[in-house]
Amino acid sequence: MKLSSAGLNQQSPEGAKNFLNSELWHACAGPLVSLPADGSHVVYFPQGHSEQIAVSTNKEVDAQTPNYPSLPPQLICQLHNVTMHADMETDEVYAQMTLQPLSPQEQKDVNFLPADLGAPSKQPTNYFCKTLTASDTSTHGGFSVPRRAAEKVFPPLDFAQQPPVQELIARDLHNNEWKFRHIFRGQPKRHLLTSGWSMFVSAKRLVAGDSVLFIWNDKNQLLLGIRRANRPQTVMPSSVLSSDSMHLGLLASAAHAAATNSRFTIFFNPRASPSEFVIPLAKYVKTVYHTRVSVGMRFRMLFETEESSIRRYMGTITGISDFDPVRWPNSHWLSVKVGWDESTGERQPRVSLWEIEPLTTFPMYPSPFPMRLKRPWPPGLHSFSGMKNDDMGIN
Amino acid sequence: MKLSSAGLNQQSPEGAKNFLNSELWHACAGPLVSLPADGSHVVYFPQGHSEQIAVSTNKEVDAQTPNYPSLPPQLICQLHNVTMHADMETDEVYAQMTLQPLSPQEQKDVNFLPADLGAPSKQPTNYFCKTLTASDTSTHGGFSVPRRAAEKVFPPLDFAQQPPVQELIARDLHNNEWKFRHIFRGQPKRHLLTSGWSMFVSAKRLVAGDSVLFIWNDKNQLLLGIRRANRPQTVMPSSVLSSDSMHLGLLASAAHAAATNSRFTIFFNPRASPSEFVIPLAKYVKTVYHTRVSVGMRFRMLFETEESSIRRYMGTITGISDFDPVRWPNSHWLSVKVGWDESTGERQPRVSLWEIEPLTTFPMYPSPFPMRLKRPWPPGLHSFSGMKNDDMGIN
DNA sequence: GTGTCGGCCGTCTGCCGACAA
DNA sequence: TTGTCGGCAGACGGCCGACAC
Repeated sequence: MKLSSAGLNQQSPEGAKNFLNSELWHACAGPLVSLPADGSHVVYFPQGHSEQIAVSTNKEVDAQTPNYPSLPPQLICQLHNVTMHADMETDEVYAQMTLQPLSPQEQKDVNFLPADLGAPSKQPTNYFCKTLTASDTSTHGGFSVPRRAAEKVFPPLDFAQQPPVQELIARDLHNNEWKFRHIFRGQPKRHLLTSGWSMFVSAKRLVAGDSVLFIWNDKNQLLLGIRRANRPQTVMPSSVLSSDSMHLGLLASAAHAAATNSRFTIFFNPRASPSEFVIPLAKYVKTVYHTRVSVGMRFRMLFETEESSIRRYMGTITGISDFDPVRWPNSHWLSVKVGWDESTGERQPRVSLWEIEPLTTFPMYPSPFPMRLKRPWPPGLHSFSGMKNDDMGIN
Repeated sequence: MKLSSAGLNQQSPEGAKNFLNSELWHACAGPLVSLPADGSHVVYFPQGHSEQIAVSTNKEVDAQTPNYPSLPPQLICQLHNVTMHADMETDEVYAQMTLQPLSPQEQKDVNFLPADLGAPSKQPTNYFCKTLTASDTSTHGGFSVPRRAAEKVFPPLDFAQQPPVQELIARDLHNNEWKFRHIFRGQPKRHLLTSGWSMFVSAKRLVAGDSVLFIWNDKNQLLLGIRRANRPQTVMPSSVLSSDSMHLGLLASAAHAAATNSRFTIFFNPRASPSEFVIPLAKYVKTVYHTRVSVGMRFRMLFETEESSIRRYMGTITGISDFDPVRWPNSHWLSVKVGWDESTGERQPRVSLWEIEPLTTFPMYPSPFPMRLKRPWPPGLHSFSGMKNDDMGIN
């Protein structure tokens, strides 16, 4: 897997000379984001890709957009050349993936490894993430470091000095160096970053509510990333191509690649996209074909908290049906309607099978609401796309 | 023609509530840019659109990109809903156009008006444009206003005061208000903008080499625009959609619209695009079918100077052939190879017929290298796209 | 334990005419 | 005519502990 800081030649690998740190990328992307491995088999969902574009351009897909009848709702692909990037202007992390749809013959021959469920996101251990306060971002002062955080990830201070001071050097996603004066002072004593901090805040255009995260990695390097708060008005529509043409472009790219078994390239923005739309094939097969779900079944699902940790929410399956019966019939994308135990009203009403953990207490076979498989392995693409309704007998 | 400042809902007309000033847009776009009128007939060149995308994404079209055999190299369209916009972040001007390809029947019935050659760009008269110096953009001082410029476009000062001072209020492309202290002082006396200027420079992120322009319009309003210097490293590739998919998207959009006679939307960035790719139909027909050009013929062509005025360059036609014989055979786009009298080596080696003024001294009929017309008016789209070589007998 | 503030000093912003190109 | 500079005064940046939650 290649890592690079997005520059001018972001799309040409030979131009990406400076590599960015994988730990930092994952820390900025969040604990739930994992990228499939280079060379592995994945399932690509044009529908999910389309949703990301809709969010990025702030424009829903136009009702007039033509369908691509030849394009199934999911493509089994081999994944080439996953590269991690960060936007030069905003430091927003994203991944570039090159996908190659498998021919029907290749799909039969694919070596299915049940264990290959995608490496879990390797979140670094020695790191902290703090949401910036008004004081942190004001020009009046520096950055107040939470005590536990400083003790965990910063090199220890020499407490023989009065006051204890040191210079910290941290590198961001673009491998730029930032120097901070780290001092332990005040009454009561506290850790502060003073000189150098305001330069960082203004250069990255941070405001109160944004987060910074520091990582102390195995090579004794200090890494520094940012996560901007969800400012709803941040999305800037591109003036390069109309959103309708972008939607069409992704469909045409995928359809062309599927028809010719050639490669196509996509971008995945983990913090913008509502859901991951490139899923490890093994994970997909396991949940779609080897897990039985039914209406009324209880499940749990992982979410990221505001403090960048993980918490589980519980819910109940209330229905199983096509999310978009017109455009994408017989797709497993967001096919599960759910209700949430803690109904803040903000959690999504639909999920995909591979996002949830069903809480099943009854034995695997038989089951009261089984999702039976006619074939243990689908012979080709089209049976893949047409299987759901056949197997579940519902709509 | 609607005018709006690009915001979140740039692509949805109902969200564009604040209208931007047409004079200011044209002043920022430059003296050579003209937009076809709402409702008029135009010729759209996917190839030119593709070039703009290549420039915007800093990525040439991939050799693997499939052709759209059904998409001719030019589409005759009716133009709906031209709107002028300015990028919220950079103030870069661009236009959004909704195009509807004509059916073959409509092409026969089109009411061809030879006079409808597109309104010439209405450059305002009371305006000035100054390239910023190091002193202008330094935090050390204000903005030095050229004397003639101040006298032409600023309201007259009250010279009874010592020193003469007034407050100027100017509005930018987003209709934001900027206040400046305009003072006439120093030894020798000169016009200066002091208070308020540095705020403007930092907000717009202007650097030495960028230009500002002030307009005093008929309604006694002061307007304020910017033109950034051509910084070659400015182009930021989008992380929304791969450039290959963007190229495919524009082709698919145009092809779908042509097949169904439905509307599609494009963006035109006058200062990024190498050439205009939406040409008034009358202008196209006049130059392609009613103008005879031949190798060796002399011509002149308009260019914009660094001072935002117009100058003419002379050249000689050295050849007539397809610019891209594989992808876009039989297209008039950049079909004329030229040599320039003042060969700085920087002027483009190819132009389109409608960009040049042939200097013809011989009578219209006959001519030594005539471009004969088999038909005075093409009956349909396909004869349009296939006509060039037939008529000229060359390749 | 940490967010915000008043106090205080030093740097930089920003207005002025001098001067030269 | 106008770009850059030295001079100067005031604003703001930025470091400190006090204090409260």
